[in-house]
Amino acid sequence: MREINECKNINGMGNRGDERIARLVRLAARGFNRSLQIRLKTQNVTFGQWIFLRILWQEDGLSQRELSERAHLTEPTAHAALTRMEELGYVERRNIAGNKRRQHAYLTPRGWELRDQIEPLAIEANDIAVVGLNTEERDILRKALTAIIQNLEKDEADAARRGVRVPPTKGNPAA
Amino acid sequence: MREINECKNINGMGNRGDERIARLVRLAARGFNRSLQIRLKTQNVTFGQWIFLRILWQEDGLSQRELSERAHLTEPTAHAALTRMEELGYVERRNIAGNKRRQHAYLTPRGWELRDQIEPLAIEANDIAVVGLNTEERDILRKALTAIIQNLEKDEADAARRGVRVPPTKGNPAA
DNA sequence: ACACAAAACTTAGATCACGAAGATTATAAC
DNA sequence: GTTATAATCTTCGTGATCTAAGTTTTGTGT
Repeated sequence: MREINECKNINGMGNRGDERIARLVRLAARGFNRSLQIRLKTQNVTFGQWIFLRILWQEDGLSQRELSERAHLTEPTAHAALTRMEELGYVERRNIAGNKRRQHAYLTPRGWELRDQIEPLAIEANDIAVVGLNTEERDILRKALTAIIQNLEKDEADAARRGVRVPPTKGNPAA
Repeated sequence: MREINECKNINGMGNRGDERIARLVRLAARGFNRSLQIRLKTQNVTFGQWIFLRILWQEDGLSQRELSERAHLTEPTAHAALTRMEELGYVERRNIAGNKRRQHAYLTPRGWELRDQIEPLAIEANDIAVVGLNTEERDILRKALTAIIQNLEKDEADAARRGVRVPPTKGNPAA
């Protein structure tokens, strides 16, 4: 058994304190995802589907674009999830008001049914994660994360203004 | 233009405080990744490659398994990254001590070269992220994230022990 | 009315990550 | 020594996510 040596670099070189935060955030995010995924699997719902189901339970009938905005995800991601959920019979996509462009997603009875089964699971996973943290700590955690998110968004916006953006994944013959 | 509408759900129903932490953590993790990716791209290195390069700069010659453990990633992930990095000429894989099973990865001169170009970029991205947080807040942030990671790891271990299927809130492991 | 811009959805291709299962090789048991 | 077990790497398929680019539809300006 190989023991992951977490302490190794606390005072070591090359590992600035700041860097550890990025790592901790990534690990925590992965933990959240996995913990929830394990639970969702029992209901045959994937993590990506849950994200959109959760939004639709609160606002049924949103368009794909609106859904992607609510979820903070791009349209292709929303598209893939919605297509799959339509196949699974959780949602149905329709046009309304004679608009042939906009596709609104509506939950089916099956989609509504899932709510009672799934929501408790999500709440449970989230409760477990913050065990042992008091109110003040949770507040600071929220505040700190919010600040980080804003700092990084600003950084990305600055970069974009200079013409630098997240590297393309398509047609990148450079590598 | 992606306008992140953060305020929308603050008072909305169905959005427990705890749940927001999971979301904030995910968004922060994504921010870190994107911010770093933008910078790494200038040196033609992907995020996944950086993770392993970073480890090798400190411990050259690790095996694939050791690398995957250091990185907290699985072996297929390490395998893909190493294969690509070998193609790119950043590392070289060799057997040592007559062991034909274990594959040790060694940085090439090119791999070492990247260090000076890339490390400052990572440090910069991380510095930017925590602007505006004082020492105490950073400490609590670290402590809270560490606790969350451990809580979720324990949760996952418990689930695995029970057969990977875990709904304590209800007795319906259907599907 | 017609051309053009903007909006909305789709498709394509890449990266990163994972689990499951296959293939080798090393080590332990007998 | 032969067989069983464990370690290690590899292959395969899936999913989530992204950027870029294509298609169709709607709306606007002249």
